[in-house]
Amino acid sequence: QMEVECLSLKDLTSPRKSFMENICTERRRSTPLKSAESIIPALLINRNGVTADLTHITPIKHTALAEPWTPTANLKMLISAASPDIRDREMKKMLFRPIENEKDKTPSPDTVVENMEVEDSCQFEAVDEEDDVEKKPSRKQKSLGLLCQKFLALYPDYPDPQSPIWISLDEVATSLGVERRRIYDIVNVLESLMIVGRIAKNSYTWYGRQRLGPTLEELQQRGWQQGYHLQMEFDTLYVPMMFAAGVNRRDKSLRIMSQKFVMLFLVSKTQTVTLDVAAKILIEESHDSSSHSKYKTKVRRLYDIANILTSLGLIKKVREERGRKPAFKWLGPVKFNNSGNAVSISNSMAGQDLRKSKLARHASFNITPTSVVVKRQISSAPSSLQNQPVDYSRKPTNNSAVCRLQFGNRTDSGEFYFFTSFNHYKCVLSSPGLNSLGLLLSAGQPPASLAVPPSSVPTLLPYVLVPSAALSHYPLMAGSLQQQGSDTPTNLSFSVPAVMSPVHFTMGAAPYSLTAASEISWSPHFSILTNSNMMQCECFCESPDLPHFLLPQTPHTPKDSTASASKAFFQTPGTLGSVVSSAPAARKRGSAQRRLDVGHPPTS
DNA sequence: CATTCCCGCCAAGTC
DNA sequence: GACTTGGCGGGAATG
Repeated sequence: QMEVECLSLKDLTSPRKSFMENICTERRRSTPLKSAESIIPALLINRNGVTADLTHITPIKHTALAEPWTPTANLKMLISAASPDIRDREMKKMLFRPIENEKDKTPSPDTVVENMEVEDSCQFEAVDEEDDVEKKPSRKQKSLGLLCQKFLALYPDYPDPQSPIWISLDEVATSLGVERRRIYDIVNVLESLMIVGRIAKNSYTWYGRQRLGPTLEELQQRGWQQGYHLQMEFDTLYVPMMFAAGVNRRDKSLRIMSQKFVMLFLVSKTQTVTLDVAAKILIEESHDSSSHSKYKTKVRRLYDIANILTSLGLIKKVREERGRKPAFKWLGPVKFNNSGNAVSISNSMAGQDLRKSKLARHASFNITPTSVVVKRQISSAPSSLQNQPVDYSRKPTNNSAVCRLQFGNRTDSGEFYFFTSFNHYKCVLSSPGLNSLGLLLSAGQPPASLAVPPSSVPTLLPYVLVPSAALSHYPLMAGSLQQQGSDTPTNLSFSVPAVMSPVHFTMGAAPYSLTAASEISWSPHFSILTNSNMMQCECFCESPDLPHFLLPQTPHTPKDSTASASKAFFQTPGTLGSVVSSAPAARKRGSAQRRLDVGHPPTS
């Protein structure tokens, strides 16, 4: 029967008609599959075969091997079982709107019955719209967002982590009746949020919303690292992002864009982002300095992403009062607990009961030589550079251990060695002449050993080394080193994650020893030292447990840059959950664990 | 006309 | 070298 259908399908297939249409049409004609079993798609059946064949061979392109089941019926069934909200509303409206191409509107009695049974979705159509007999799919019905909803409807929001769901892009494409190209778009943004994960060519794993919270938190932190919040607040302030600048060329992918877009929301004070701003920021980042056509393209892509995010219920479109610019508002969670789970994912806006959290949140330090100004506030508005007594009395009350540091003065380039007793942290250096520096601390495991002699840096000891040589790889940074005269801290930002402990990226799996971490809270004592003249900063925190958070090192001379360049230990995050080394050779793509080697500790 | 954004060409990337 | 991915922008649909 399958073959018969396929054959007749061929006949029917006019180039313009979508697979879905054909199927719908055809289904009505041919003998329908009556039993529920028959309707259940193979998709459902081979779900659990994750381990089975990763070498799955992609079916040849559009071989006429269309699946016998009805996509719509399939969808409908799944949807009813799958996640709730938006779906019902939007879905019913148009999702299952079969497209009629049939001229013979004289249904035989049993055809009617079939329609009722199998494709009663047809009914929506008939009811909703009055007189559309001869209509083509209409643009809206083919939107990425809608398509994404269909996609989502195929799988559970919170699948059992124990039994991963394997996805074949082919099957999805076929099942949804669209060309592959479209699936790529969707999958890319889904991947950027870890709703799916790439396994191999054509195969993905479905995580659903299981990891969404942790992922969003990660993105939020990265957003801060990148200073996105600053950029958004003062859109006049030109804040080029070093970090993203052309390190790896795949930075333009929809996946990355999507992440950045999301970061903007998560970091935005108002949680609203206009496409205009987003596009500009994103353009700024791609160091391939191109012009206006880039903007147009960027916006197009943002629309694509926005549509998908909308269908995920993460954002909604709003009109910005000023100037009527298209804008989107974040609907998802913005507060997370420190293990990365959204604080009440389902209704994020609600509880902000984070008071108990002992971890710091987003403090902002301003550091002038040998003095520290601590400001505890969420929105780290650039604070005055004057000294204030460090206020140790108040414990930071928020949950993500983030702090931003800014040197008050310009400094020269130099080397920074950071040692922490945590087992990992991230570090952000910002500003041109290294005159400012930001740290993002993630609570890790309790200190193993402290006061390590420079020469014998344990490999496992988390640290970051930022040799000036490495910095010069970054055009912007290098450039800014020249302008010695300028007073204005330009706030270039550039981030260097420390050794990310693998656990850190095993999202969800309760990696850090949270207990310990929250006990110590984040209260390290650290100091920062550059090699050259200037600046030496200190910051103390109250934790008695962590006497040395950071040890200044004997610096190299900034001059002999080339020598140290090669052994520069340097990492930048690529896509989420990955660490991409700047060494091109180390790049790798598509592995399940996108993780690259950790740099070697420098030998003194 | 402006805003959205689908479509599908075709060039990179992979295997 | 075939096949998979996905950048990209024309131009159609929609507002």
